[in-house]
Parts: sequence; C-alpha cells; structure tokens
Amino acid sequence: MQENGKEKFVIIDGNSLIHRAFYALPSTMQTGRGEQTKAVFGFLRMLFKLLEEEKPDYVAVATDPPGPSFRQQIYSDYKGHRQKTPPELGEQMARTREVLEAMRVPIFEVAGFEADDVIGTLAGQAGAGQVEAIIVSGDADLLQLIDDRITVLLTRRGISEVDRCNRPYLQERFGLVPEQWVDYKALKGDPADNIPGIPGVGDKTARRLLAEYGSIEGLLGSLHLVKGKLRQNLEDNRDWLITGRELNTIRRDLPLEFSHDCCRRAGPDREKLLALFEELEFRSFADKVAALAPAAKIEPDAAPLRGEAVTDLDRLEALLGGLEQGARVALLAEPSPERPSWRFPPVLLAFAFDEKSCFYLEPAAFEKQAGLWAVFSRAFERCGELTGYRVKHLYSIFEQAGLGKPPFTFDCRLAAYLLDPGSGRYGLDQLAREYRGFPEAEAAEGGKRPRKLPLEQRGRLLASRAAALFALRKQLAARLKERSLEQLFDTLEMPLAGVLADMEREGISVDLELLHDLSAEIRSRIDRLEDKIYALAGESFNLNSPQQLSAILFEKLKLPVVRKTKTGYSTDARVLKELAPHHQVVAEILHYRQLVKLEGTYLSGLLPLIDSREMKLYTTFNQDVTATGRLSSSEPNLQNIPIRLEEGRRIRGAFIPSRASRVFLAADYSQIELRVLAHLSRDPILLDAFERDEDIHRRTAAEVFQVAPEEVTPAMREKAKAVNFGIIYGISDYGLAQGLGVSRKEAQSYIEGYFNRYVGVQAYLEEVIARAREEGYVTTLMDRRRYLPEISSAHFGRRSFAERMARNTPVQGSAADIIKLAMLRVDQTIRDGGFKARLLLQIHDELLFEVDREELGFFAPVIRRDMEQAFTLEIPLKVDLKYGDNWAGLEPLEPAAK
DNA sequence: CTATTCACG
DNA sequence: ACGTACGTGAATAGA
Repeated sequence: MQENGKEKFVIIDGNSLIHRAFYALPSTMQTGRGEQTKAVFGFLRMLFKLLEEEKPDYVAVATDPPGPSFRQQIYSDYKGHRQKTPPELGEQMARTREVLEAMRVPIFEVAGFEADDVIGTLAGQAGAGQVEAIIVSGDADLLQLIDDRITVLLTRRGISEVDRCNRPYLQERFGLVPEQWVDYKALKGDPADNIPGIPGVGDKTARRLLAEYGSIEGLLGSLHLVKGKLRQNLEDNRDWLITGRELNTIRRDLPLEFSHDCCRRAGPDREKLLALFEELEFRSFADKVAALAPAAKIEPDAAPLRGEAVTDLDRLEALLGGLEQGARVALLAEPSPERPSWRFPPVLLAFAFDEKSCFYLEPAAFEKQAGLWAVFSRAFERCGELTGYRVKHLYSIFEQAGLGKPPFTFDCRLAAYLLDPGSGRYGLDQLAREYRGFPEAEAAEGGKRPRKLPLEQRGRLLASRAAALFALRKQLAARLKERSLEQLFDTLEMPLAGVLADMEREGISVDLELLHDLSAEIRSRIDRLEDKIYALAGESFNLNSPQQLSAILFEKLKLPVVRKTKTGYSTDARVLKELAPHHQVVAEILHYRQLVKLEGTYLSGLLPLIDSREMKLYTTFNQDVTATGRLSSSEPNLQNIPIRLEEGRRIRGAFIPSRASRVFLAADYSQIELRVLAHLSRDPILLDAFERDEDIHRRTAAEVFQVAPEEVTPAMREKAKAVNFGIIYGISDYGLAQGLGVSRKEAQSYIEGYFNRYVGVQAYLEEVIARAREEGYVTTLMDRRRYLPEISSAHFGRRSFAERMARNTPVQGSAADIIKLAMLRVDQTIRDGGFKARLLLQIHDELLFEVDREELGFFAPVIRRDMEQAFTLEIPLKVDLKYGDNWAGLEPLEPAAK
C-alpha cells in the first residue's frame, strides 16, 4: 500500500526497455565466457530501480509475441522496415525472461497484439480497480493512455532516467491532452512504425491543427477554414488519417485479466536467481536479491489467524513450565495506551513457540500480575532464542515487575530499521508482507483498524504475529548479515535498547513550582504583548495564524514581502528580523512568538506530562526513527529544551536531580562531528588542528582568510564557524549564503577558500558522493547504512538533496555511533562500579547524569575516559564536563588532578 | 492531515 | 538553469 492509501501497479514495456538497453550500452559488456549481457543488465538495472523507488504492490512485464499483429492486417507495411532482431539481442531477451521468471515477475503477451495493447488493457483494468498504474517505456505512443490513475514513465536518452508523464506534462510538452495523441500521430506520421503522415504536416502543424480544431473529426468538419495546399493535402489523405489513427490507437480490450494474485509482488526464487546472476556475472544484482522484499515462497492466501487464549496461570505454567532447554520463543505485546506505557500492563501479550503454536493473554485479567511475569521470566532461563518486536518496551515491563530483562537476542523492528533506516515502515503488518512474501490474515471484516477490533480478535491477530516473528527473524537476520549490519545490531543497537529502557524508567525530576511560576510570568507578559501588538497594528486578529499575520503585515501595513511559502507570504523569524526596521510592531511580534513558544511547548506543554507522584518527566527514546542513526526523544522531547537564549534557558532551571544529595553532571563531546570528519577525510590540516586541540573555528578562519591565528577577528571566526557547519551539512553556496546572510558569490568564495586549504576534505566529500552513486548507499564508522536512491535522479533538486545527505550522514551517523558506544560503556561502568550515578538523557553529543555528590570526583573522570575511549579515531575525542544542581546553571568541572 | 513555525544538536 | 543548508518533535491553524 502506498502513502496515499492506494495500491500501485508498475507495468513494464519489456521490448522497449530491452531495446533501449541494447542500443544505449557499450558492447563490451560480456561475461568471461563471451556472452553479451548489456541488454539484460540495463533492463534489470531499470527494474531494480523501479522496485526500490516506486515500491509497487504489483508488477508485470508486457512483451511483443512473435508473429504479426493485427496492425499488419490493416496496413501491411506497418513496421515494415524494421530489421530482424540481431541474434545477440534475441539471446538476451531469452535471458531476461529467465531472470524475470526467477524473480516471479509475470510476463504478459497476447498473440496477434503488441505489448502496447497488453499494457493498455492491464492499466485500464487496474485503474478501474482503484489501483494506480505506472507504465514504464521508451515509447511515447503510450502517452495516449494517461489519465488520472495512469502515469507513464518515459525513458530519456539513456535508460535509467525517466520523465514522469501525466496530463500536465503532456499539455506542457506537446500542448495535447492524452485523447489527442493518436490524432496527432496520424497527422504527422511515425517514421519509427513506418506510418506516413500527411504531406506537409509535421510536428508544429499537427499541434496547431489540433489546438484549433480539437480532433481529426473537428478538423475534417471544418476543412473549409484551412487554407491552401494544406487543405488539399488533408482532403487527399482523409482515409489515411482514419487508418493512421486506428494503427496508433492502443487497444484496451484484450482478453486478459489483471489479477491481484498473479501480479502482486512475490519473493524471488532466490536460488535460481542467484545462480542466474552468478552465470551472468552480475555481482551488484546478487547483492540486491536480499533487498527484493518478499520471501521465497509464494502463498497467495494469507496465513490463517490462530492463537489460543490463555486465561489462567495454571494453563500458562503448563505451556511454559515444560519448555525445553534452548527452545525458541517469540514474545509480543500491545503496549498500554496510557503514559508512560511501561508503567501499565500491556493490553495484550502474545507468545509463540513456532510458526503454528501461539497464544495470547490479557495481563490485566490476571489477578496476580507479578506471578504472570515471573512464569515467563523463569521460562526464559531455559530459552535459547528469544525473539521480539519493540523489545525496549518489554524490557521495561519485566523490570517494572521486579524481574530482570528477558534475554532477547533479536528485535525485528530494530533489525528492519537498520536494514533501511528512514523508510519508516516497520509496522508488523508491513514487515510480514515485505519480508515473508505474503500478507497476514485479514483481522476482521471491512479492514478495520486493529485498534478498533474487539479484544479477542486483536489477541488472535497478535498471537499470529508472534508466530510470524520466527520467519521474519530468519529473513531479517539473513539480510543483516548480507549488508554487514550484524555487528552493529548485535553489539550496539540490541544492547542499547536495554540502556534506553533504563533511562526511560529513571525519568528526570522537575521543580513543579518553578515551572508554574515561570508559566504564570510568561503568560502575563504574553497578554501584555498581545495588547500592544493589536494597538500597533490597529486591530486585533489571531496572532498565531501566519495567514492572518501576513494579511496585517503585507496588506494592511504594506511591508515588503521578503519571501514566499507554498501557500502565501513567509513570516518566519528571519523574515521578521529583516522587517523589523520598517515597523515597530515587528519586533514585538518576534518577542511574542518567542514567549508563546516557551509557554506553549515548554511550560504549560510540559506540565500535563509530569508524573505527580514522582514529580518526574518520562520521555521516550526512539531508536528507530532517524535516517542517520541518531536517537530521538518524544512525549516529551527532552532533546530540545531551550538553551540558546537566556529567556528560554531559565526553563532548564526547573530540571533538577531527584535528591538533594545529587548533582547533575553533563558530559559533552567537543566538536565530535568535525573530529569525525577529520578522521574520515584524513585531511592533514584538520587532523593537525585536533591533534593540537586548537580552537577549530579560529584555525579554519586563519586558513580560509590566510592570516595568522592571532589575527583572526571575531567576524572572521563567525564566518569560519558557519563554513564548518556548512561542511557538515553538505555545503552549497546557496545554503551558506542563507546561513551567513551574505551574497551567494561571497559564500562561494569562502567555500573555495576552504577547499583550497582543506584538500583532504574536498577529496573525501567527492569520494563519498561517487561511492553513494556506485553503491546506492552511504555508511558510518560502524557500517550503519543509509540508502539514497535519489542520488542518481535526473531531477536536479532531488539529486542535490541526496548528495547533501550523502555528505552529512557519514558524519552525523558516525557521531551517533560513537555516543551510542559510549552509552554502553558508561552503563557497564555504572553497573560494575556499583555507582549510584544514573544516566538520564542523551542529547546527540551530550550525556546528562545525576550523580551523588560524594561520587562526583571519582565518577566524572571515569566516564570522561569511557566516552573518550568509546571509539579510536586518528585524533583524540574530547569530552567537556560540567556540573550543577539544576540544568540551567552548570559550571565546568576541572579535573582534581591531572 | 498538511503546512508553517521554532525549539534543540 | 536548477533552488536547500543536516537531523529531529511539538504546537497551531486551517482545510
């Protein structure tokens, strides 16, 4: 299913694509045995690209059958001049069929008709069935099929670049609607198909005539309006026009049936496919076989729902008590909707021993909660392989029950995340389809949302899903291995889930009274500001509406428009800053915005999330959200509590250690991303700067502006700082200019200056792009991957975006790897050392602890060491330490002895 | 449900 | 000629 809720059907014009590949690629592509493979290769490259980018629900290939088509009967010279297929091409077409068969992509051809007619029929039927059809071809004649549910991807020049053609495209490029296409072709003829047009009518005239008369009928009906020779020619060739149109019209009524079952994406016959790729010497495709979502077997029918309800402890004991040593178990929970979810028993719990025997229960219905979890916990001691999904939550559930963490060795969701971070599609339903190759049973009639189903049905669904985890794990594990993600998974992400679970349950204390006081203060200031703004503006309006604000600023007050958004005028802070000199209301609005943000998000927004018993906030650390490998924090997000401006910084004062005997200790990596960049690029200057632990922005300024470090002015340092940021973000002159508020030209000169000095960085960044284009992904220090299919897009904007991601991700992602490793070390240290210290928050390059005052002197240097040794780079990692009794006023902690 | 804005690293 | 700085989450308005 696609984002828009519709399903997608990709229909490939087989002959067209293979021909394109055959003629577009160099003839040197051969196997060691001398078999030419370029057409097969080009076709497959396109196919894989389509599967990756379009992620279709259905796929089919249409081809021309041998022998004449009905068009030859109408017009014997149709395609009459075509040469016979060269033998090397014929062989490759046969090869392509073999590959398609192994990939379980159906091939359609109908005797007496061409591939176009098959495509027209399939696309029409799919559209009628509410399925979006995407036709892929190099043949522009297919443009006549375009409608609201049918899009044509037309290959350009080469083969891998396509134009996405819809009605507006056709209108813009040809000035035609799809229905006019055949008339257009009949008028101007088609040398490719050996169809002559009307003498004297070419591209321009044909378009003009259709623009004026709409269609051939319209034209013939108004021939008297056409002048001179043209009229004569049209009159003389009336019949030709009709025949030409018939020849060009694609049939949509073939005796074919688009069937969901036969076109739905199924897993490949992996052995066969790998063997074929081996034979054809397609190394790069062999790697992609794993990525061909669904599994090996085709099972048109969804697996049936099963699952026994377990309602008492005795039955549970009977099931789990006799578990053999080394047994496999899968465990799955539906978390409570209450917050924080780990504080409440899951709504449902399911477990399974194999693909068939699975069970579910309703924890709340058990009288002795503790007993319930204890039964599981005891059984897990004998368990050899425990599989789960969202394991972090289950860790907390068991910890909450006073038991240790279950010995999970595999979290399917986490695995799916590592395989393609940022795809965001890790729902169990989606994984079941993508990785096992068949959908799960319909949970209920009418495709209701699982959440809305009666508990019993949800239980059985959950149990079936638990049973499916075994097959899922197998698939996912194989793929982790293929993509060199095993180590990252086993030694970093899986153990980290346990650390995060502990951090979440630890929570962070807040000073409720201070929060209330701040809230009241800010609210009254907002009220006063509001009145003042309305007075200055001359009327009251909804200040929170950018739309209404625009009306006041740009229409009523006639302030100059600085920038537009998709929907209107931009009123963001940068725009307002520019507008401030024009009218005094603007500065007030800026201030208003600032205070409203603080009040809404960080004061009254935070209050309802405070646990009134513990006076604590409990965030959720999301381990499977970001495309780069960072964590994120939500409900509440404690990674974006204000600090930059003093007004907001005061809010941090309300975050306090949980006891008076403790203090906060903040440990942040100094310039971790630039250090990572130095390591990755091995740039001599950057390495030298960090080797000497210099002020990096000063050094950059000295290099770029060619002055001695002592002569760097604050302004120069600011510029250099922005350049360093830009480098990490995947620099562009445009972006740097924006960030710096200078002209693009000037920004460009800084970038040039930078790359002149930091040649290692320049070379590295180019290398990253080249590799990304080659492999389709970029990697981090720990081999984390991010796929960037758009890096090869023909669309400038998309491609540039992907290139910036390619430059930024290894840096941001490697820094994420490092701090995650550090968290594991620190956690171990706290356990082994029996410290009372607790890790509370991770904020990308910083860890926040609360530490017993007595422990501080000993603990601080130990964790500094843990963090600095977390990963060995070419240059040292550096950690700064600060401490204090609230989060606002932290002071540097100087090592007692050094 | 999407767009805009803004808080953080 | 192309048009955005990288990565997040939350609040709000307005369809």
